[in-house]
Amino acid sequence: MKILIIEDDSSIADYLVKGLTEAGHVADRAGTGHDGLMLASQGVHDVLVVDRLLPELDGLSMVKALRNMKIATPVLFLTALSRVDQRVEGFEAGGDDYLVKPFAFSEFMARVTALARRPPLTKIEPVLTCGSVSLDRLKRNVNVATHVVDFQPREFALLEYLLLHQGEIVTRTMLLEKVWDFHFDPRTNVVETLVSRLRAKLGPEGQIIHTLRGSGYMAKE
Amino acid sequence: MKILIIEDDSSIADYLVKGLTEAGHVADRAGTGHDGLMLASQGVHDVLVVDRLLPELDGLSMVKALRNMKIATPVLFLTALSRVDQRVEGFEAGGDDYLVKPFAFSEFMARVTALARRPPLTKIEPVLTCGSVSLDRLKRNVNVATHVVDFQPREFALLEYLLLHQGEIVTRTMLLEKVWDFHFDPRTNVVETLVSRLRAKLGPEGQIIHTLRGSGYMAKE
DNA sequence: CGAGCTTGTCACGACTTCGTGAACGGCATC
DNA sequence: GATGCCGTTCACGAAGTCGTGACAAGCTCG
Repeated sequence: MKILIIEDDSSIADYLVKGLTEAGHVADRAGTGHDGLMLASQGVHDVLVVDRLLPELDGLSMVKALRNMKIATPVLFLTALSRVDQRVEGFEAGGDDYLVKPFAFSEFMARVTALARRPPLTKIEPVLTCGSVSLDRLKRNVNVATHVVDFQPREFALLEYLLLHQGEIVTRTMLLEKVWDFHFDPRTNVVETLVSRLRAKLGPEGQIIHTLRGSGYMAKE
Repeated sequence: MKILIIEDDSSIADYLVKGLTEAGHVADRAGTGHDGLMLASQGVHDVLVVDRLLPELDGLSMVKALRNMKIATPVLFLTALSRVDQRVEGFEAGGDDYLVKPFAFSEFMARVTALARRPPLTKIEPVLTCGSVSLDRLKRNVNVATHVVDFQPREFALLEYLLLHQGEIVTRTMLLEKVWDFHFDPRTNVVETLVSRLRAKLGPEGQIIHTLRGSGYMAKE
């Protein structure tokens, strides 16, 4: 899940980014209304978390501008303003939910998940399988044949993405976007290196990752 | 937790009452606005769940009447009316949250819990065990292998939380929130330090606490 | 008011992770 | 079979993460 945090108080932003990252999500951040608008207008995020009081361009105006651009990404307002009429303003500007500071991280997380219209990880199929490799998204571990193998975060994310797209071609560019959050060509062989490490850890089962010359990779039995 | 459901559609009311009861809560119910007002005005409930379209006295008017009586019990509106201006009406009448039908029970539960500002009831399991470590929540002591070890309150809370979530990832953010009640990033390594102390006290059994780089910790044999 | 205990903070060191660049190897085209 | 391209693997090193001991602030209890 990819979340954009638009918040000028860096201690709060840090806290949210850290919490989301630990939970296995990708978090982008912006410190001003303008930056936030630019990033949000790409429309690549699942949820926007917007502080109402921002430098340059306040949160309400930012969301209104976004809605005028026909960007429908769900918005969670995050603010210290708790009066009824202030909440109402939030909804009228096009917000989808409203969370008053101070708040508990778990509540924040629950609301973000609800807004993304994605069932929480606990409700979906948490185990991805391919051949004798099975990856548990909740416990964050991987079973190869009979024994558990340890994976580093990046390796885990890579394998997860490959298994989610079993039987489909996964291009290098897609991997860089989704696993590394790179939006440019690093001009190095990061992907290949990591795939190599992954295959090594998978041992004989490493062959479920097929190379498609000139295109990318594919996970298949 | 005691919840009052004011809903005329008995299939929905049944569904909610059943779910709440199974989760260990007490649910009262009323089928009309008048009955609901009478029950709610006693002020004994933690949360009111109110349908907007009710016979005799509609939900909005009911909540307005309640607020006039200075009853501040949190209200969750539950309705099929989802337009922005309808949501706004809900807040203006004195509602605290608004959930649009159809909804998932888990989301309903999360919102009710949030409104009551109380952690969800966990089954009261007096003794938590993992390997040869067992923690008695009533006597507030811990047995490691054969002998009793003294734990400080914070250490105890940390171990309790880890054992309650055996086999699950416990992120630093979750720990800060549930064990320390911090809702921000302390920017220090409190968690690591306490984990270190905990492991030291557990001696050889300290290895039931596994480190998950980049995510947090997990208790497991 | 002082002793002792608890627990947060800091500093430092060890370890892990992961990107980089280079060397190697195999496949395809001619 | 030669050539060039693409993918694989390895070793290195920088950055980041985690563990631990020492210290200090705050609290409790006498």
